[in-house]
Amino acid sequence: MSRKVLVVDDEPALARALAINLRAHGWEVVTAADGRSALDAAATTHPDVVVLDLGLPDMDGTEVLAGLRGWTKVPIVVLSARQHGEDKVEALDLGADDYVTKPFAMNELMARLRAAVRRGEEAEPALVDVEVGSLVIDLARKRVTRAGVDVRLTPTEWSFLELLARNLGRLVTREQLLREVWGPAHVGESHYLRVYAAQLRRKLEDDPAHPRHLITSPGLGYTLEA
Amino acid sequence: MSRKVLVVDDEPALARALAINLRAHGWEVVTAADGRSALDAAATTHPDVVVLDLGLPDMDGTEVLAGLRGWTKVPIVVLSARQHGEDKVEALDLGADDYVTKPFAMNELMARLRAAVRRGEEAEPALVDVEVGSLVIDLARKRVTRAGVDVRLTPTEWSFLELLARNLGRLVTREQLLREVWGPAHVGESHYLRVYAAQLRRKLEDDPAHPRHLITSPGLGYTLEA
DNA sequence: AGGGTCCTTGACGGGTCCTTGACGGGTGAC
DNA sequence: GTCACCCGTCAAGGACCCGTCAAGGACCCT
Repeated sequence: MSRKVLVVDDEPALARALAINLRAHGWEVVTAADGRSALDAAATTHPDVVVLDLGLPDMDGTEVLAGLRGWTKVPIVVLSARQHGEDKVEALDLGADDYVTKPFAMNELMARLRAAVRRGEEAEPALVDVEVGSLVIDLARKRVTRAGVDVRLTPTEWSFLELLARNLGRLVTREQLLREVWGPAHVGESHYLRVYAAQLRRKLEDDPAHPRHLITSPGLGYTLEA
Repeated sequence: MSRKVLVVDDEPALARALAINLRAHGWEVVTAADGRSALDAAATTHPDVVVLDLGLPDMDGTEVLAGLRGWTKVPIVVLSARQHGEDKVEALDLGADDYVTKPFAMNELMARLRAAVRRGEEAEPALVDVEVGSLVIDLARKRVTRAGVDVRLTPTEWSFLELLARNLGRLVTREQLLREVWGPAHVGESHYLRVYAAQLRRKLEDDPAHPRHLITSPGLGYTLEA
């Protein structure tokens, strides 16, 4: 579930109020107080949506807008005190997804953010296929093919493999596996991991006794290697 | 390239004013004065964007919104006299792309339409007919034919099938099915799924005992396969 | 009120999957 | 060399899930 929002506003009071409300609604919040740090933050944190106040100290808000649109299609909701005028038109034509005038109702802003994120997800479906050797892991369809033929996985096997695939090349600790696949109550019962790692190797590896993709890190966890 | 806009408004004066202004800006305009003709017009003319007034004579504007969102992702800009209240939130959560309160500046509406169309272009084309083997699922008219003949579906059966059709080839989880067809309160009662999957197979599959389209993923959910 | 449709709920057989235990091999510590 | 620990393997029982049939009852239309 992706829901990180970048709030760009130079008024500390408003920025803080926004952050508190957003966090209360389950958002992860990153804030920036000027244009330069906004562009930096967007580049480094990859938010799912941006709330951008046009009145910034260091550069015109429209410049920030143009700067963002230069490289990303992340939804941008513009916030402005200017009720009338060409600002709205200009902002929307520059690529803003929505325009809210201050003062605004918090629940309206929330709804507009949800709408913006929803559109953003439709436009660019996240990570879909993970390829590992002759394996293709289709995260959207929850299916695996090996050299083109379907491999039948049980729900637990899939859950296990999915977590590894989403962390391709990175070590996934035993604790993380147990927590996400079996639930927090089963952390410590690492026998599960051995059984299911073996089952997956039997289904996915050319030589299950000498795995090349599903690698064990003794005492630590497992890694899916490309 | 002339863009087509569907204007849904029951006030002739406003509708005419909108049409004139839009045509002056190079739009091709189709108008509808009530909800039913709006849905028909959307299905037959495939507009690039819809301007929808919430105050309609025959049905609630939100119903029209939901009716459109059932089968198309065409951008919808909602027009309303109601300045405040939950209407905005409701409309946006139902899938509206933007919300403009009357009175509004014509150039602002133009800008919002441009923005909406621009986003709509990035999204995938609207899904109207889904073809699966000898089945044709008409999402706009909520009908199914099998080898050309109509298949009678109950409302719940349709709702079940529609969700699968909109995610053709993708696994729809049990939770998602239960939430969207029976409501969030019934998540967990997967017995429903078995009953309705069997009913649909009896109506849609050549050999209900060996389904080729409505596929079960044990423990996960169902997929509609082409 | 009556008939019909549709949703809900129960029971049951068959099959799959999860859990659990036991065992052997490899490795490092002492 | 022995011990402890962790990993991988195999097998079996029981729990869970799926598909199916059918009946009760709510709801709607006439």
